[in-house]
Amino acid sequence: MNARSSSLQNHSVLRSLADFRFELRSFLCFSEQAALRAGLQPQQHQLLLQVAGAPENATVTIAYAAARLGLKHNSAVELVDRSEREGLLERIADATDKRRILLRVTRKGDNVLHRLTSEHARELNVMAPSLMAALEHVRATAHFTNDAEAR
Amino acid sequence: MNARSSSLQNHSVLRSLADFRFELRSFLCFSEQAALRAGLQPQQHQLLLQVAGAPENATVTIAYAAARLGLKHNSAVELVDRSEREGLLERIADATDKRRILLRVTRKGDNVLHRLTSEHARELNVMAPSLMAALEHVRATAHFTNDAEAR
DNA sequence: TTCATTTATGTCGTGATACGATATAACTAT
DNA sequence: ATAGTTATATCGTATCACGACATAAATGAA
Repeated sequence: MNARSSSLQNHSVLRSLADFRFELRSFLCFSEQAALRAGLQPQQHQLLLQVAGAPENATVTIAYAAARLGLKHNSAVELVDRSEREGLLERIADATDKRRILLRVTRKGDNVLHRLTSEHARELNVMAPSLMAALEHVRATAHFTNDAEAR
Repeated sequence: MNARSSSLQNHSVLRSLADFRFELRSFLCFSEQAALRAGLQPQQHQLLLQVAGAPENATVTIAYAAARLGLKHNSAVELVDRSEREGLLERIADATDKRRILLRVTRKGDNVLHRLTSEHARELNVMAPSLMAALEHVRATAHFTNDAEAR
């Protein structure tokens, strides 16, 4: 591969990655605005979603929330503090392991979350095609580049 | 639809949405860590990506960057300030419209960006399947819910 | 048992950064 | 000419994620 075609190819990877990130950011913007309109901080929405949307068998602790949100433990503690103060969530002592704190979404939190959830489902039905197309396009443009570099 | 099946369906939407957001967050975490390892703030990486990855015909101004990053204009100004101070980017006066500032990635910025870009392309080849699957699953679970609500 | 280690949560000070409000300069159109 | 609009810039504020540290409970090894 000569320098010219390599440079052209690099730019097409940059472009497809930029477009993908733009699509992603658009979705996240929508989500943040929807949360704020519903009276939640975007991160509070994410916390409620991960707590209420956890699998039946999961132990929903602070550490679980931190892992699902990609946060350090202490950041999760603070997020739970703020959410509990607003009555969206409650801490429940775990009888089997007194170090742990189990999290449960309150009725109030559940109500807000359900409204946000259907709003998100609707919006994703609209945005998913362009999001997936952008992601596919990254893979299409990046594929050969990766192959070449692997040699 | 009775209350029981509706509640079950609600939970499956919650779960698929939670999983999708977790996959998304995982990718974003990877991206942030990669940027930091490369010596950039995550947002600086995004700025470089949008500037360098813009279509040939685009006028890459502060406003353009703000729109692509989902930021207010002033936040973009500050992000450009920080990036310019570190020599990643430069402001170029636009001769045809003296209000505008055109943005250009420096060689230094380009070098960092290219390393990050191939790292991202590789990682996306790994993560894309689960990301797309999670998104598909949201659409699958949310589809009927939306139909029902539309009536 | 006893005591070191690990795990889970909590506290506090700090730093980064996105924003609203406001300002200034340049372009546009009537 | 000038009113209105557009593009960038400045500044004070608030949020929030983090590192460092602290506490309490569980675990494991001697």
